[in-house]
Amino acid sequence: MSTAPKRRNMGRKKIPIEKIQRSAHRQVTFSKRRTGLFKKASELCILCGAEVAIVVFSPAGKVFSFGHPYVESIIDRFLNQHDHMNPNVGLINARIREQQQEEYTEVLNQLQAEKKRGETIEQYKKTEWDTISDENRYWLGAPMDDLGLHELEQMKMTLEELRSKVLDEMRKNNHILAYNSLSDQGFGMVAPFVGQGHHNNSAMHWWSGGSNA
Amino acid sequence: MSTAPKRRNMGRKKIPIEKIQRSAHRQVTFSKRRTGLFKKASELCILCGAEVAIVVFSPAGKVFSFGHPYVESIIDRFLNQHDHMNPNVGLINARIREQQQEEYTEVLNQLQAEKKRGETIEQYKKTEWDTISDENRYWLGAPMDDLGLHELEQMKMTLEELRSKVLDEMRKNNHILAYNSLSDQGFGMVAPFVGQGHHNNSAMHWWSGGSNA
DNA sequence: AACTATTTATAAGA
DNA sequence: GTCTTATAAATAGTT
Repeated sequence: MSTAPKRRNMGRKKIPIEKIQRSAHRQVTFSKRRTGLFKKASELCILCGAEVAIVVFSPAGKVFSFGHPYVESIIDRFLNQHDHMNPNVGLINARIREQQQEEYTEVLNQLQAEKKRGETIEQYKKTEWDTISDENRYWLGAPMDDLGLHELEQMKMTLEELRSKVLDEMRKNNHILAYNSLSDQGFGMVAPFVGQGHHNNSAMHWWSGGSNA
Repeated sequence: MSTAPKRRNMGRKKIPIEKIQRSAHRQVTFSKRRTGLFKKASELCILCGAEVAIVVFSPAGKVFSFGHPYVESIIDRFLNQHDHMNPNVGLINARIREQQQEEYTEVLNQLQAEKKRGETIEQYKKTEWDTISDENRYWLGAPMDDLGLHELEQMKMTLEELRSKVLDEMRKNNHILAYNSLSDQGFGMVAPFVGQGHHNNSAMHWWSGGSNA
């Protein structure tokens, strides 16, 4: 509290926006600026009621994330919107379906080859039903041309729907992520866990992340 | 270029970090700070070689995103890591599988009920095969207990794999997103398209987004 | 969108 | 990682 100002360092200097060469220096800057970025994000959320998700990978592959209210919910929303809006979604889906169809056909063929024992026609339905049911398995038929495609689309939708539902429930029960609150508003900042259980000071919770720093 | 400095306003004032009430004011702040946030992110990428993805939803539901090198690739990586690291992944997957199994069974049952014509046992395979093949459809059999689960897992993996592959190719060909370059390093900033084709000033490209501003 | 007084972030150092 | 300080950069209020 003395009155004498001590000017011990030269303070901040302007730095060019280009890759920092000295590794140690780069590391320090990464930490500082990552913190600053997350702080800015949280302020944006509070001031403007926005929802923000940030995912950062360090050059070494460590993950850091920020999310309000949740990284996952925002990513989910983002991806779904893109699916709807993306003009190439038709092409993409077509290609996915195409390859899924192949996979599906292959599975069916494998089963067919492996088991070599299931064919029928309508006329034998009633005649032989009883003997079949005793085998504890059902034989089903469907037109190959449509079955795979249709079911796979069904499944894709189901997958997406379920993903949302499960995420919702996870959020409710707070089972998945441990969040630290920032300014009483529940922001999630997640940093990677590296190697041994080396917890930081306070407000960070960890996922297992990449290799080294 | 005159030398006279003109002090016309009172400059910046400190504001409390809490929701801005005046809607117009909030809107302006949102724009300014979102820009600032993205700039900080791009600097972090350049200075430290980090990969950063940001997704922002305005209160009205408009999406804005920043990504270096690509939002999608980073999100993909993030989600995959989480799938691997999440201690509850077993539970989640179990629940997904469970419900998928239900769905799958239901589809099969519907098909069975709807068509009512496919049953067989091994003994009829050779006897009746020819008549079947003429119907232009194949009848396949499998143990119900295992089929759905196994195939669905297969399919889930396939879906995820395909998603990666398609994304990779999209990236290569630059087909999906239009990116604006920032500091010659190819950062992607994407902002929503609202209503009519109202392009902003310059470096922004648009997805169709939410409802109003 | 531009301006500028001021606050805030942060580079360098301890 | 924390703290300090001088300074660069972001930005609130205004035009």
